[in-house]
Amino acid sequence: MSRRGRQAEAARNDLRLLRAAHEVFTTQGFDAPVSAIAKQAGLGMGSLYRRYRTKEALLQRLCLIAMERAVAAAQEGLAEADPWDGLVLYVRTCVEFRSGALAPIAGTIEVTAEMWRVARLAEETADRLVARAHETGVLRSDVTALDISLLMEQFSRPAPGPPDDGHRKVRDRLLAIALDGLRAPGATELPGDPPSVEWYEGRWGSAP
Amino acid sequence: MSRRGRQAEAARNDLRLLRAAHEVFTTQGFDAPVSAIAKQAGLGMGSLYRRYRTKEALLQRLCLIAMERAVAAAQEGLAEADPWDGLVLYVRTCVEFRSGALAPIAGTIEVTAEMWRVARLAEETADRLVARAHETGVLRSDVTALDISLLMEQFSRPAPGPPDDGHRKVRDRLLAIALDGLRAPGATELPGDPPSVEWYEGRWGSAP
DNA sequence: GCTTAACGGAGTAGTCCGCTCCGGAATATC
DNA sequence: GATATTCCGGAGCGGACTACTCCGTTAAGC
Repeated sequence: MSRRGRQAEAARNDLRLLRAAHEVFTTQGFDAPVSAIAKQAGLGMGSLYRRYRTKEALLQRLCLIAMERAVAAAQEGLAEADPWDGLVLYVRTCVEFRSGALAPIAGTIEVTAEMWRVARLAEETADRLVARAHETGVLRSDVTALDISLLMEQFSRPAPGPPDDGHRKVRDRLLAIALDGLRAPGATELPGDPPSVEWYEGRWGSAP
Repeated sequence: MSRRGRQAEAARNDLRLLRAAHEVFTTQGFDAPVSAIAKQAGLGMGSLYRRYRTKEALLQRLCLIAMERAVAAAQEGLAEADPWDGLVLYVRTCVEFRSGALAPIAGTIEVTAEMWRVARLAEETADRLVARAHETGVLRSDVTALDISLLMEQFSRPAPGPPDDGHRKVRDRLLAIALDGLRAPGATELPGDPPSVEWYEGRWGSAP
């Protein structure tokens, strides 16, 4: 796997680039300048554009990785013995790497076939995780898997201003509050109808 | 108060302008183009710039109004007989008009002396509301007034994409979940230390 | 020592935005 | 009804910014 010299550097740079892009896009939004990613990665523009022909291609790759990570998090959650602990692990993990901040690129970029595939897989896995929590009665019954996706998205929303460790701590506190609110039984009934899958996916453009 | 003819139109336009600015800035963020506000208000650029000499002046005015509305909401909450209902009313009202979405203009614009004054008043009033809820034991004890401000801010965060009524409904559901999580006793202890006032206000620049 | 793959980053063309400015329409004054 | 005044709309200006290219430089591989 690991080669030496120039090619090893290239491989390292690939990683640095993805990490930097993730960092910048999730904290500053998608319209962050490409040059900011190159700078954060400690690379020149040339090195960036040799790997990704356009900004859109970079976003697509990043989005795909985020969704794959979400699938992995859901699977880890299922591996957990306790249904509630599994669900919390999933939510915490996803919010931690801000998978939700990338989902709403919706409409900004073209959604590739592979992205749709992984998105479906992620949805399916999360559904299983939520269903298990429902069956054992630890999750309030009026909440759907989609509600939880949207909750994660809300908590992944980038804070304005410069990145700040204080934000992370605050977010963890608020998330803990919200998670308590998810436990059964709900003190109050949730208002309105649950969101529909059509609405949720519609934001990405029409399905293939 | 109401005058006739051209001056009445001017007064109407003032309101339309503020409404439009609120709508656009809270849903699209502060770097939304000024022309978008003029368009939303159905006015020309000239009419906008006659009232507000710069974009910053408009933002300052808007921010001030939002804070005044927050104070009013907190006072309404205090007027409510039941401490819990009062708190919920306050939170719901503030999230509804997205007062939190304007707070983080922090650092973007200069904070006027009057803004500081109203901010202090808002903080004080909210403190009283939260303290009352704590005293009667309806609010979980490990949550602070600042946590609640930040929670409102998190839920005011603009969603990407075009404005959509679906977002509002979803937000109300998620907020209901979070509010349930605020009720005493907390199932889990909140992680980390409570956020400090210094950190919170520091985002606006240094106090006068 | 030569080739060549990979690098950095200044430059380019084009977009977009805050703000100005002026011609025109509606209202007030005589 | 003529004139002066107030307020309107929106095209246009200067400048900032951005995605992307291009080329001189560096150093690994042989």
